[in-house]
Amino acid sequence: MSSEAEPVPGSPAWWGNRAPAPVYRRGRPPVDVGRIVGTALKLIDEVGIQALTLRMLADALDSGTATLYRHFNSKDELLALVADRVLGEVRVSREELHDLSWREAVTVAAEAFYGTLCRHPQALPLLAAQVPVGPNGLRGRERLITLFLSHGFPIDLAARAFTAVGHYVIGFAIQQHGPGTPHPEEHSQLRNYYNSLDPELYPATTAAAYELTSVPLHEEFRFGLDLLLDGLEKARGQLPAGD
Amino acid sequence: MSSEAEPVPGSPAWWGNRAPAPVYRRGRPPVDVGRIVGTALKLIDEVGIQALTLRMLADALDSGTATLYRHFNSKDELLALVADRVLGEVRVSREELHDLSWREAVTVAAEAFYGTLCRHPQALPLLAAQVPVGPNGLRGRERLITLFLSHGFPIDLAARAFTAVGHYVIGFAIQQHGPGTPHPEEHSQLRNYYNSLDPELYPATTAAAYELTSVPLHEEFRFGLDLLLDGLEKARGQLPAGD
DNA sequence: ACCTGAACACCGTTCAAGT
DNA sequence: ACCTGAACACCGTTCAAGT
Repeated sequence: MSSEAEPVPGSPAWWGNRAPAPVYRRGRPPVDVGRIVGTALKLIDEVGIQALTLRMLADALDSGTATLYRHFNSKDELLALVADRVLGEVRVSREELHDLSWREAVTVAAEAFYGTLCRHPQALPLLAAQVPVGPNGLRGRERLITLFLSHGFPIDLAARAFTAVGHYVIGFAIQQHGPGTPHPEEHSQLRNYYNSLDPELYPATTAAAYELTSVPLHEEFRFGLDLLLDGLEKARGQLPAGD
Repeated sequence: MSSEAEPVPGSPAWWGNRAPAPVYRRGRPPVDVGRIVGTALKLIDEVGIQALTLRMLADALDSGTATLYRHFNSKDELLALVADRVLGEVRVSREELHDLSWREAVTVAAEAFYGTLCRHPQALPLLAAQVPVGPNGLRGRERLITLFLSHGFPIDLAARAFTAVGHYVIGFAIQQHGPGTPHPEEHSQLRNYYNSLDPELYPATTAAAYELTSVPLHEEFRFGLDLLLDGLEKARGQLPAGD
């Protein structure tokens, strides 16, 4: 919490030398980057990212749109800050992972990441749009790569394993909770749709209609993750030397 | 090609009883759904999905925005049609897969899918936003599930394998070619960024900076895909009976 | 009967004017 | 010196008016 970690140069995180402390908004709470980003995320959670408007955000902050532009240079830059804020909610303590095998630890980390993404389904497109280079994104990448390295993975395998797992988690989450899936009743609707198809034309889809739509989300996530980890285990086992 | 496969009831594909054939646009080519969707995809490829405007699209068709609305009900509906158009470009002939093992066949199908996505990087967010229920999406799902079933996968494993592979491909593609990655020089920029970090704070990230940014995209894709297939092979091997 | 110019409400962004 | 009302150009969408 507190001060958004450290200011990192480069992409959207050069906001160390942004607008100084607000001065006179007597009675009203101050407008700073932290409050803007937090309010933006809250609004995105409520109304969706498509519906988020700078005017709406300014109203929620009891301010005006012009004032917002003193703290970022464009709406896209704000959204990058929101994305990093979401990544900051992934909390995995170092102790929690310490006694686990690499496979258990990666599972815990991936589940924590997935859980956070599921708590902000409306913000998911932000995380898929770019490589996260904000402070919280850096922190997560550092820790997961460290995890692989500390369990004897060579550096190239560790890097690719990180990429594969990260892409799997985001890719899975965005397709389960993407912008086109507002209501949880979607699953039964989709199943009805599959079942309404002509079995002559779509025998496999209609036969698998139940399985395609009824499996609990979390279980399907774990299934694919375990497939990845099985493969990683095999790749690691084929190395000349293990630990 | 030709006539967009068959009209499927439900989601965005109830455009069988849309506007009838265009009548008098003497000299100018007619405006129909196929040409609208094709032109929209071409424009998205050129200028990006964020920049696509209905006015721009109307201009390219030598028409007006109001005319477009005779063929779809909203911009979102048009974009769903564009997404299905992209899926229609995934061409895998049945003969091509016939002599292969299930693992080789799934690899060919996944590569074809991935290749198509890479040819339309600007359209990727469309495919991640929703479960594809258009005719081309249905066709692809049907064929891949059929593939698993025909190689002895039980129906629940086939459905989950389809979901895992599909999510992996889209998830990987969107993060490699998403809206935030217009130029191919991004990789060296990202590497410079990783290298500019404090090695005391980010030892693993800086150590893996090269591996995180230099591996050819296609190779990384294959790496993760092989992990998934390794896992599938194991899950299939643990069944009571194989073929 | 089909097409479309022109308007409507609203968006992200900017800047001159306020305090 | 910092904030912001009001405007600017533009967006998706609609409908009365054209042919």
